Amino acid sequence: MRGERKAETRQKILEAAGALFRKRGIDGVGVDAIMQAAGLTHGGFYAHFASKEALVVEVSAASLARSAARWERISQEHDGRTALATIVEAYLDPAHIAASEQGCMLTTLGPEVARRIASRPAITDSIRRMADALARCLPGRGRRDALATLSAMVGAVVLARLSDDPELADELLAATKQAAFSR
Amino acid sequence: MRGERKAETRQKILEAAGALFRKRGIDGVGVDAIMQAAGLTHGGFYAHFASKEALVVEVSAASLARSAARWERISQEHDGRTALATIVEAYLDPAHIAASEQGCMLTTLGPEVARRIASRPAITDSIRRMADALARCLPGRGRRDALATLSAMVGAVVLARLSDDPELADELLAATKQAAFSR
DNA sequence: TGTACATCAGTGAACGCGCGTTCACTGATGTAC
DNA sequence: TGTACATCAGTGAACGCGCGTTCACTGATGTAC
Repeated sequence: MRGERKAETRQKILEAAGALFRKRGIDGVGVDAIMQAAGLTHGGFYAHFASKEALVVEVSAASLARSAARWERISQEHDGRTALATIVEAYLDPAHIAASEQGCMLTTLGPEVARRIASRPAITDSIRRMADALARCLPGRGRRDALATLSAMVGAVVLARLSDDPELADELLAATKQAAFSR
Repeated sequence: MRGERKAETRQKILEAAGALFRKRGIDGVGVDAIMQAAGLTHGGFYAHFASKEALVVEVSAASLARSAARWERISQEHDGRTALATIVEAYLDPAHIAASEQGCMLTTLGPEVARRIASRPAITDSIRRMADALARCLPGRGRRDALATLSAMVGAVVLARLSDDPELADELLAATKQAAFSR
């Protein structure tokens, strides 16, 4: 089938762009590099996307929607404490700091995406879903605690990646982890 | 005096770049635009900085050092509760979300700067100073609470800027404010 | 089943443009006598 | 105090380069008869 092939290629481009954008920033990666990473040549890009900007909108939306879906699944398949631990431990793991190319989009591209109006509606929706999933892990506590916890998680990862001292980075992650569990 | 004039111009360039980088991102602003904002022509840039990259290092360091100095001053001139309220209220104010061009560098350029190794040492130092200032506001509580609070503040602002729903943005700020005060 | 034709995902050369950087210059300011 | 000279911050044209995008093409795949 022609269409199936095309959809697969499109998915490959989305994934290559997702990793490269997160690693080098949106303006740090050209269409050429994305297509090369997807095993194609740059000219074919426009058979799949209207522009680089359109790709950015799709990539940012898809990448964060995937995170939201994972959190939702975890929050539904486990009891509150276990679900919270699973989500928080993974997010605040030093491995998440190091592997920015597969890390949460909020922490790798947040400010960059915030400047692109077209990307924000889908991102806002995923933020809501992530907050709701967290709220489900904190029974008895409210939406407020979920929003505060989400904020802290995002900030801790941003700060840990900025720190060139691994010890400070670990302290930031540990402090935020502890705060999340004591809500 | 020749040197004085030059230092003033240099400062003007640093300030113009600081505002433009925060508003449009580092890769979203050219040397041309920066010099124009400083009231000069682009060629003169290289009498002050070796490269755009060198400017980025200085701007990010200076911008965050200023924030750190302000927090230190506030934490020393007031009692803990008042100092904490002053710092947190200003940081989590919707006005801070809107005025990104004068906002905290951690929230506007954090991920972008994290990718530039040369910028990180100075940033790390300022993060430490900010955490210490916060710790001084939380007497009886430890460094851990300061680090968790700082993380939450940064994350809340990043998320609030991403949200295209002002209500969700306000909720994120309010939730994080409350968490900060209840530590 | 085999042949002729149509489709279209992907190729790769070419484009215009804006970027960071260089450089010969200018003219205001400071110094020497 | 006045004149001649040196300095150098800032100007603006020019550069090479990489970017996003376009387009004529190719060749594998699917369809019609």
